[in-house]
Amino acid sequence: MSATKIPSLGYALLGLLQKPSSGYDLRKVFSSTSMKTYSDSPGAIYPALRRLEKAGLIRGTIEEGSGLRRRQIFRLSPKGHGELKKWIMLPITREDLASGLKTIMLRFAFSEIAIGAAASLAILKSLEAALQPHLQALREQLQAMKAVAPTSARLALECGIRSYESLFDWTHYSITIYEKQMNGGVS
Amino acid sequence: MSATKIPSLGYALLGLLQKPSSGYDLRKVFSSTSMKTYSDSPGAIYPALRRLEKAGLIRGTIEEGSGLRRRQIFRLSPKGHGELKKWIMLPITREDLASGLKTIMLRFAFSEIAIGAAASLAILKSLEAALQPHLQALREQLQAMKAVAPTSARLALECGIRSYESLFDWTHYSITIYEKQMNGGVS
DNA sequence: TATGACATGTAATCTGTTACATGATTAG
DNA sequence: CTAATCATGTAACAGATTACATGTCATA
Repeated sequence: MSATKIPSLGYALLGLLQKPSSGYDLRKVFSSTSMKTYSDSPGAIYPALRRLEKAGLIRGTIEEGSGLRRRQIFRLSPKGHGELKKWIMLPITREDLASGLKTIMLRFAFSEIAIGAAASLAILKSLEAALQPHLQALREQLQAMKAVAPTSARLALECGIRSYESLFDWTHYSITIYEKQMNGGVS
Repeated sequence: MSATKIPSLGYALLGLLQKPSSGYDLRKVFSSTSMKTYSDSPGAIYPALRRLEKAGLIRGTIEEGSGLRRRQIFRLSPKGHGELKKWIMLPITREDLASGLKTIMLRFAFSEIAIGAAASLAILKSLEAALQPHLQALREQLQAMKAVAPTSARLALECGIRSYESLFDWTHYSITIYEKQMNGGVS
């Protein structure tokens, strides 16, 4: 019954909790990086942490350090670590692509620490495979639109296409880096 | 008191309703294009339409065409058109950028029909201005991260940077197109 | 006349946003 | 001692997802 669906904020928290942190620490990470998109408001984070704890994915322990303020440090449980790994290793589908890169990039960013470089490489290859038909479809949409739509709508679509093309390039660049690193036999 | 906040799905609907449509038509547009991200589920769209109607931004009229099925066609009211224009012309801030390009691109895509080519050009220039400090900040984040973070996290950030760079290029490309078009004096 | 696509909706549930509340600790 | 910051929360509300419900029309 690990089938309790976890929203993306939950996974973001699980990923960050690979390094034990308090709710406050997590909020700071969110608000100081480009992870702001996952909400840095206490009204989202604290309830989410409690849900994860109830689901047995994390454990919170109150820090007893002498003169410190009350601070609850959360850690991943083995189950939580398993859930995180499962999520990271999901194959990348075209729906994933259509609903934005945020989630994909989050999974990739966490992959190396959570599992290892081989998993990161696998994500890149899965992404590369999903990208080709997606780009194809977008280009066809552009052709179909060309006669009908106003310039701005057409350009907006072109922007999307360019951004996926740049993603495609990045994928190759990153694959190269990982393959070098692994042939070099580092770690 | 037009201060009722409208969620992005609401604006997407307003923009599409520049061409009168039924709820079902709108759903089809959502599910057949890259606008899926704004939810194509009836449980989101129909309540949203009712909210917009209650706010006086759209008007629904039941189509009386002879043998047709019941179909309610929605149209923008003058107030709705004004609200749409106001939203499109908002200056683009760095927060807009940080929370994703979806909204920005939606505004741009609608701009030409809702207001005109001059408005589209204005958005592009506003976007260009917002992009430069944003890119700067991301590059600094990358430098700061270089020593500390694992390869995958660093590459994920690089991916973001590349995508904003490609957006920057697209901005120039699009500005050129609009300037040519307007000098050429095409309506 | 039964099936499937058209067209519209509702109800339960979950999550996030907003705004406020609480108390402990440190700096001036 | 007072203000600011640290650290954690709560309550009210809006909105989305999911899954189901309803009825119409065309076609086989």
